[in-house]
Amino acid sequence: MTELPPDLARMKDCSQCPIRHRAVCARCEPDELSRLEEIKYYRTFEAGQPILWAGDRMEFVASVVSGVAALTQTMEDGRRQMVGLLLPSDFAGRPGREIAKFDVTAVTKTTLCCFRRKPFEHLLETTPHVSQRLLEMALDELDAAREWMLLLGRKTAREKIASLLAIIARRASINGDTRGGNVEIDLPLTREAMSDYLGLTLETVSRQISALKKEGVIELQGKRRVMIPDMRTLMAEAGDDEDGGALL
Amino acid sequence: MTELPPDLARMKDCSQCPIRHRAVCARCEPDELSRLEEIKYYRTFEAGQPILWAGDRMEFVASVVSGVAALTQTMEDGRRQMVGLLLPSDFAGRPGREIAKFDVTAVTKTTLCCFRRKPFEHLLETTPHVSQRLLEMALDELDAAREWMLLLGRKTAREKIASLLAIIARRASINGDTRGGNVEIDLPLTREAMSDYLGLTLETVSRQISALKKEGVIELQGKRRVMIPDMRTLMAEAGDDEDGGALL
DNA sequence: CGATGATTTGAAGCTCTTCAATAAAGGTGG
DNA sequence: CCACCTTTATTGAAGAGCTTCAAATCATCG
Repeated sequence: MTELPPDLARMKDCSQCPIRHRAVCARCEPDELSRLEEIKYYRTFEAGQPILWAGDRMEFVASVVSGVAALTQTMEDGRRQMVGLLLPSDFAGRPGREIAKFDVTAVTKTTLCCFRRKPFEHLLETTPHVSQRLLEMALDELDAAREWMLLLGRKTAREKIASLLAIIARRASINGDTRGGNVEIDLPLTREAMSDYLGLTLETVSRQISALKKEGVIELQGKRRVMIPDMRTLMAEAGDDEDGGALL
Repeated sequence: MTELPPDLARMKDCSQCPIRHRAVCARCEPDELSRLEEIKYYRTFEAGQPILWAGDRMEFVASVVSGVAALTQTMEDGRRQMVGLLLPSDFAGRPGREIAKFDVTAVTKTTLCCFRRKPFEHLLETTPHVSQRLLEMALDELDAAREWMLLLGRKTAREKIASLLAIIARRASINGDTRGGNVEIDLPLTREAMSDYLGLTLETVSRQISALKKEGVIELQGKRRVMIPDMRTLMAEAGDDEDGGALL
């Protein structure tokens, strides 16, 4: 269930943490960090492992340190929709909530920086830097959710795929910048996870990826590595009006 | 553009406000309220009027006092998706953002309690009760957005309609409780607005409403008033596993 | 090398959309 | 108050896009 990688010991010290400046702790002063350090612990989940089921009691909230996790919702008959994709520095869990509302699953091997929920909630009330940062992150997520709603409600299968590739390219491209040509990304998601994200079947996902490949919009190296010769072409296929939502 | 109803003068005093205990000011102490009163002003918009266009400079954030407003996103070719439905006490606008990211439109005649943005942002940093409440509201909206994503991505047209009716019944039914039978609601939305909400065409909305009527799941009195003989039947049609998301 | 899981591809079917026409509801001015 | 016009809603028929079911291919791992 919980295997600590050998190098986690080093990370007791928040100042060495790779997500120190983007996570919920981003704005903390040294003394606030040390209060966080008191209630934190690391957990690692293998790809495919459940982190939390909807209905479970939530003992902790957490920051994703590395890896990718998914928030999903499942209907009685098995239809499934991803409703959150958690990348490093993203926050999981809702302060003030006892019972989880969504399933959380490790998509790739994932390490979480967990905070015991009750002490964290107390901390929210006493250290404004944490609650301010959490508000900011919640509003960012809300924006992302609204873009996602446009995708789910109005985009074609092809546009959905192009949008997802663009989103992943922007957040997780191998060389950070997504401006020029030759962006390369490692898809952290299986075809099935992509279909859960996009509200499609995995067959449709596969067909549309094949179509984009055939037309030269993307190139594949293996099933999971995607090369994007021209980001602008991909963005056009995504149907977004702006240059990638880079506006503030 | 902005006509003040005759009774707005009375509402200078926040303590008389109908949304006093649910809006962003819910947790404020009297002294905090008076700080809000200094930066607030009311504006009223007629049904159909734009409140803000995406790309506009945001001069204010606001609470919806009465009426219904919609957040929408539009693609170049005109495809449109609603991404937020703002009912009384809901908050509009994002502190920290200069430029609006979504269109905001009055669906019915709507009165807003506006706060000049810059002073409001300052207030957020200095009065924890406002920022705590705003965080709570943002997290609630995020939950709602995630339910909405399941609807958009995975539900059938029929389930979408039933879900929307159930959502409106829960939040705006004429007699507050949605337990027993004979819940009655006034649809604040046109068929077109419903289609924008649901990611459908307005024809499909109309057909599915007709179908639900024919099968006795709902009854219509005029086009806009809906009677729900048995809430449980409607919930079952909505495809939700729980009894209406009443869980915390 | 066989086995398991992931992915691709094919063919048929169904849901929802599109285009078109009709009907009902609201609003306005005579 | 009613004829007229505009907006909103309903209904029909044909077609497109995505899903479903099925089978084949590829990849990975013991």
